[in-house]
Amino acid sequence: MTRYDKGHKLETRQRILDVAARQFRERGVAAAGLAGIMAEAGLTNGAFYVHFESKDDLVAAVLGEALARREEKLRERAAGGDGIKAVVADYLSRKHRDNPGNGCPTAAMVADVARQPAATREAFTTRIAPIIARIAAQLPMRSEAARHRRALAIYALMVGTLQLSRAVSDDDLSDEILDSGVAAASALAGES
Amino acid sequence: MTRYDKGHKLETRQRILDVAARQFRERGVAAAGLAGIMAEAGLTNGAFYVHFESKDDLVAAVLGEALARREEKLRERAAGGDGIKAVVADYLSRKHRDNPGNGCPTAAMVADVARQPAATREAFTTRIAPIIARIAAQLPMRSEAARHRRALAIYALMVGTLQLSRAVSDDDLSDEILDSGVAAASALAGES
DNA sequence: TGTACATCAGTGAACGCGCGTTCACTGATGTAC
DNA sequence: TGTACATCAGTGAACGCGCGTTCACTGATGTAC
Repeated sequence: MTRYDKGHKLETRQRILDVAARQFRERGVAAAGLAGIMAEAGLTNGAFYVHFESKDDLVAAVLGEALARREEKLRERAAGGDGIKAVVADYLSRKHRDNPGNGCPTAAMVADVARQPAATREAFTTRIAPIIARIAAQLPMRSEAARHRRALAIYALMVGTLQLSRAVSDDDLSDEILDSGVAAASALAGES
Repeated sequence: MTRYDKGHKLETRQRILDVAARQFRERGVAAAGLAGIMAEAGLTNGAFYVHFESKDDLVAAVLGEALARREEKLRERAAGGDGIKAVVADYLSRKHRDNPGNGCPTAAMVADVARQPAATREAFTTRIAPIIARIAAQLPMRSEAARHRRALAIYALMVGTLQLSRAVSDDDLSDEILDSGVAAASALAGES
């Protein structure tokens, strides 16, 4: 192993994080095992504890990382001139629905988060705040409090809509759910 | 055992269903084990297969039952004159947030459902249809299609809001999320 | 009314398996002299 | 330049445990004669 390569350990850690982030979102936190994650990262069981203290620690790290990436994406899109409608259209797209593995961690894991230890729930809470703030910044309401409140609801609507569209077995209904979410988000994003 | 008591087997089955429904909602489907469920129902491991074919079968049965009960409740409330606002206020209440074990199965299990076999997802799809229809019936839009579309969005908003409020670690933020959901649902339930 | 047999919900031990975690060890590298 | 030692990311076997599922068996009941 090229141990002293500068950053080698960090790269390995990142590889584990990336694999875990995908498996947690696809299979759920409880159903994704450490042995499977490590194997897919090209490592054996024992190496896990060189990088993380426990599975709970990994879950918290994955949530923090994945949410930070989502927020960064939102920042870039806002800088590029994309408004709330483009963001919603992307979030409630067929592509996002059909690819949970690299999609929104909140939609895939929020119920798991509610059952995690306090540290993980705190990491989640900290990381969604800037995402909510990015949505709020796109809204037309005059008071900041009103924008914040409405942003929370739009985020919850997006998360719930994506999850429902993934759960139903009827393709037409699933599409219909996405469309209804887009229309409702648009209504909520208007002046009120 | 008083075997031939009429309905004894059905009562036992119901007891297993009730325990499983609570554990699945509290711990998640993957984390709730059959041995624990059977023990809490006052039975041993082996008796499980007298009542269900497999854990997947139990999951489908629990979803069907629990959603049917929710729909029945909605029917009773509509008959009693409760409108959409009362239903939303109840759904997005602190009490519901703090008691997932006997709360909405969709909010607790929707991400698990998306990962279940086709039969379970079909059971889910079939059972949420009348719930959506009950919400739609309370809406003021003129066309049935418009009411249906809006009902889907309101349901998704309620589900997403409840989940978010359960996941965050900050009590004030959690309350704020519930309030924002109530306000947004009210906005979506108006004429548009 | 009394005996022999069939039914079947439930028991409880066992199956193979994967889980999260631990730990003695490896071996490539860097540092000291 | 060459040797001795320290470092530490990663190996791979093992730990105890709980998982979903199977199965030979129990024992209270109902039915047949």
